[in-house]
Amino acid sequence: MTSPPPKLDAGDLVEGFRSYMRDHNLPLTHQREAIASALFHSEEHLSVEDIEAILRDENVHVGKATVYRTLDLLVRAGLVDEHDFGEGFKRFEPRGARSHHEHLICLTCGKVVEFTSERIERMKALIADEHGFRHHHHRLDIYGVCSECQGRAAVTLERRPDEPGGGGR
Amino acid sequence: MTSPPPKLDAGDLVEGFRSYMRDHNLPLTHQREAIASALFHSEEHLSVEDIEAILRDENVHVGKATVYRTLDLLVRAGLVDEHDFGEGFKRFEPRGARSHHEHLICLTCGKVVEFTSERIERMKALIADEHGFRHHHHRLDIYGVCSECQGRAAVTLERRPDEPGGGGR
DNA sequence: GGTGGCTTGAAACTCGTTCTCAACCCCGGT
DNA sequence: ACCGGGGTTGAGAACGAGTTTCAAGCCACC
Repeated sequence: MTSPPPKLDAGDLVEGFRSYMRDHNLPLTHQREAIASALFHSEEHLSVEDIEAILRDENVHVGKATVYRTLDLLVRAGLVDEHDFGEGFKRFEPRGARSHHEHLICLTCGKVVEFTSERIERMKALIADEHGFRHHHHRLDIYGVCSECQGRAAVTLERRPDEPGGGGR
Repeated sequence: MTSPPPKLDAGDLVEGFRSYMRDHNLPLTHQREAIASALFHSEEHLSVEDIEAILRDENVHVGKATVYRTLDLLVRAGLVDEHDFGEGFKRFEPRGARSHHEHLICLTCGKVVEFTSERIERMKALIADEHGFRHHHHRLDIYGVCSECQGRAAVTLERRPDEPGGGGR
């Protein structure tokens, strides 16, 4: 359903990471390469746990402190975007050559669909302007139920706003 | 700056809360009234810590578990909206009679300006539709620098993507 | 006023994320 | 190739928001 996002060239991203490190006089350790590579070779929005699992599968042991530190580095380098879909933890995705995009999140299965909208890009700049803000970045997340999940179960979309005390656990 | 949001009638909201509790056979305790009242009498986006501070000032002692539980109740009752501005904790605001609105967040001073956009409302429904999603809710947060902060300090907008290892603490 | 059942509070707990610090490794210089 | 210094790493402790536990307490209805 819905066309998959354009394939990123992971190799280029890894190369970009290497030159960034070089340009900033930062040592390129095995751990950093492994983490960056894992992220760049994925099309998903990875959690820290996902990344640790990938590294584990590759028999590369990296402490979680290092994973967090490297992700911070990648975000600050502008090579990776950080997202919070309200799950209680963050997710990361390579920025790549793609332009900024928004997210549609399925409340039932958790699937995330990306989309871009030229009109929204224009509008958010306009709105920031109207309020005297210098626009920096924005986030638009639309939550709903995807077509598959609509067909599957038309019920239990979310906790109901009734009976909070009673059986609501 | 920018016109303040329309004054909510806190009394009506508190009354609405009382009838909600009555209708759902939930006991209306002092703690619940105090928490709801604190929230309804504020125009801000309050954090749990903010609410605890207000209650402390009123010499009403309420355990934090109760604050969380009551906020959960209010959100599920549809009387309060929950927000996450990426600060690492949530904020709450009375929903009142106002329609859904978006947020402009100043990266420098943290000020939050609300706005509504009919066009965005229409567009998000359209986009969800295009992707086969049944739209449930959405969130649009625009981050930037407000006019006051632009005048004050044109520097240090965010951590710079340089020198991550060095003095970046 | 009594009683049952939901609510409360304090503390323990969960879990994502960050900090600490000694050992380690990258890398430029030699 | 070897050295040396400074940034990096990893294990675990620490942190902080939020949740759970459970005995004691309070609300509401009779």
